[in-house]
Amino acid sequence: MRYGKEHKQATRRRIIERAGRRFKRDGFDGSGMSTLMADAGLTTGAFYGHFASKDDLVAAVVADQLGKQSESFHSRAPGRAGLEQLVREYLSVQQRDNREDGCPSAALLDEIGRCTDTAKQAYTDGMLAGIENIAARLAPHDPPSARIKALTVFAMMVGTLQLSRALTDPRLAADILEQGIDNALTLFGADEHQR
Amino acid sequence: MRYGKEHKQATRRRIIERAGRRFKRDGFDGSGMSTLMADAGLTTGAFYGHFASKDDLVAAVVADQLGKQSESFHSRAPGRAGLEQLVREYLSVQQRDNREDGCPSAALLDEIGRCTDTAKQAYTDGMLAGIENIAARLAPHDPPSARIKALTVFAMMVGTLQLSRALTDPRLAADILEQGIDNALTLFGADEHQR
DNA sequence: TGTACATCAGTGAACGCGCGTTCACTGATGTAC
DNA sequence: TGTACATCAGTGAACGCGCGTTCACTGATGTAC
Repeated sequence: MRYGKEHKQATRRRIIERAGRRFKRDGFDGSGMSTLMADAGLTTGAFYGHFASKDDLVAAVVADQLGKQSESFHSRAPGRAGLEQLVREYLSVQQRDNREDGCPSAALLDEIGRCTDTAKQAYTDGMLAGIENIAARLAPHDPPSARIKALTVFAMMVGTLQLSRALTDPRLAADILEQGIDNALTLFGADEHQR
Repeated sequence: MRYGKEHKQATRRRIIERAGRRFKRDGFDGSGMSTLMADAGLTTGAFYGHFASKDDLVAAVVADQLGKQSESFHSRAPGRAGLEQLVREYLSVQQRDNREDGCPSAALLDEIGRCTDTAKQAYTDGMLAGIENIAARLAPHDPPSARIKALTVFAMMVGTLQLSRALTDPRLAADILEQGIDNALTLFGADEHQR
């Protein structure tokens, strides 16, 4: 089978996209190579024509996932209105119950902390690029400190979503999302009062 | 080898304690049975005299870890002084860089969300019991709402610690811990102003 | 008090299985003549 | 324009290895006589 120029690129993209969903569902360690390739409609052996190792795929997936998330943050209504909408959607029951389509950090952050530096670097780069979109909304004239602030509020939302997923009591899990929204808005608001 | 009455109990405890450290370091999926048993100074086969399955161990470890954390929260200076001390220690560089001895939620929360209901139930029970100690400091006369609040601020700290572990830039990772402390104290303080 | 035996925590080899990775091979298509 | 060939994305079986789990066995000690 010989294919056109874009074919291999397209396959690589398909592997990365499907692997993103699989990883967020089953974790890095919980997703085997043959499953990952079957998800992309291929057999196991084809993998090493696209990636050097599973670790290489992990890094590519992390970068891709964060890039997508960054885009979705960027394409929102500008200013605080868009920010509040983002917080409410992020800490919604739908987002929580739909791990595959959801936030890569909420699904994988503690595992990323255990990964090789390659994957951690991909995460760091993707996070820094993505967070600018939030920081710019918060304080257009003071990006450096706003970036740290945005990162920590984001981390707060990540932890809240993870907790809501880990609890078996549905009432409690829902209450936590509500309170998490309040917390995030309080923290973003507190920043506003300071200036 | 026949042993005294307490011997088997002591062995079970040793397995649970060592497994707690191993799990926090390498994850549930990343810790094999033979490694776990070797950590406790035993051979693989002995495991099934103590636990029904690896899943059973995971649930026991989660319960144990949360119980220990709860105790350490409880044994602090009372009131807000103890609370602030707790936040500062929790979001310290030492705690971050010492996963084995640190918070089970920060090390494993997204994986717990992917576990069976047995483990998630153990987590829920342990978390509810443990969080009372924080809630009681916040608002002794209004435990139900204070419990939700305490849970979410705790989740915030969990996410912040995970993020600090996942970033390769040491400066940024440290700044995030600092800002996380501010955020937590702001949120605990915001509660105070409302009443 | 001394001996025979029952107990049972722990051993360590083996089970089938899926892991990440390698590799000789296939075969449809673009290119050269 | 038609044919022969080179390319190379993808196949699928195999590699050694560690996984979670099972099981026949060991042997030190408490108990019965």
